[in-house]
Amino acid sequence: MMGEDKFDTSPEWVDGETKALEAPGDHRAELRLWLRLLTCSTLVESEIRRRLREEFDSTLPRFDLMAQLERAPDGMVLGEVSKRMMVSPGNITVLVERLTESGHISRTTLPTDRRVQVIALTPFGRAEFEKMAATHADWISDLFAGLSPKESGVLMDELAKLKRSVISALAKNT
Amino acid sequence: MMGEDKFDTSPEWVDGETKALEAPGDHRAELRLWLRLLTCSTLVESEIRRRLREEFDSTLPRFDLMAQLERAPDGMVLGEVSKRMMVSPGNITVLVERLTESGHISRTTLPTDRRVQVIALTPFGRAEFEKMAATHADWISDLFAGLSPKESGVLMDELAKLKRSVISALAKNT
DNA sequence: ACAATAAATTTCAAGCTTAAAATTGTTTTG
DNA sequence: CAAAACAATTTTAAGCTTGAAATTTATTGT
Repeated sequence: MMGEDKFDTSPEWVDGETKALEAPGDHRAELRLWLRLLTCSTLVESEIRRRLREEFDSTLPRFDLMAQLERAPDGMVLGEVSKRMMVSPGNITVLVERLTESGHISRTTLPTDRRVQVIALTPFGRAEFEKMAATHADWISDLFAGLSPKESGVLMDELAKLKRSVISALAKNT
Repeated sequence: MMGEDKFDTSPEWVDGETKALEAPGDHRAELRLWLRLLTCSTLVESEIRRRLREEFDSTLPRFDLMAQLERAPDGMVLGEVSKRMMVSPGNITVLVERLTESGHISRTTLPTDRRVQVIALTPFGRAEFEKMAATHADWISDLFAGLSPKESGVLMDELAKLKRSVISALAKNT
């Protein structure tokens, strides 16, 4: 863990005053930041889920899966979908079953390797997805409307740093 | 769907100046921002879930519920817990059942209003939670270690703006 | 060729989550 | 004082999610 750079040689804006008030191992600032991040994403996510259900009788996982397939005209292997969506393989199996039943996607066993399943949007699924995607984009735009382009840019950059930080921490712990 | 209004005869509300570089309805920047936010929170969240399970044989919802109770020495009403955690009331019922079984929390029916259930941490639950909380704080600190205090501050502020934006958008749509 | 190994996917058991309906208890009002 | 309205919670049905075990298929070393 960090924050114990007692011999910190970092820039002057880290003044003794700020540090003086913090005990070693005081992680309150990070915790607040994490809670705020989680609150924001929960607020947006649950609203999107609600609207997908009400207006399209669909769900976020279904939408996300179709979004992955939209940019893969030749389809995608299940394992790849699982990785990109950051969910477990078993999860994909269930989603694919339902989306196949409802006619939104097709699934094919690869002839050269019968372990491999390739899924792709059907024309119907693509049409449905495009309708949803356009509306979805409006929703997001709406929810984020209070941020100026400049503020969006700053947030984008800071989140990029956070993402790098998290990924690097994950990589370290084996 | 979007982009098909080739024969749109609607008024030219689009101000040529601001929108000069963007097609009407171009929400790509907001979408990217939302995806990045979601990625960050998913990365952190799933790592925290994993560690809670592996190191404490617990779950994030249980931890969150206990965290709410920690600051309420006299206990809290179920409805209040539900609101603070931003989850459905039915969800709380299940969590409370299990945490009561395992001895982490106690539940009492309010004598003055027998509809109301008050839950509180037991001494055992408090001790367990304190162990988890300390470790949890280290995990978060670790994952966020790549951000300087200044960057954390900026991110904190931008997320505050986003939170206001989302809440205000939710309030508008009734 | 063939046993061991590895890879892709599915199955399983358990728990989380939600919205809507039902239940139980309280308050307000005619 | 009832009846209606309201409030807190639980139940229900359906779907999501996971990790681990199992299954199916391919590859590799001998």
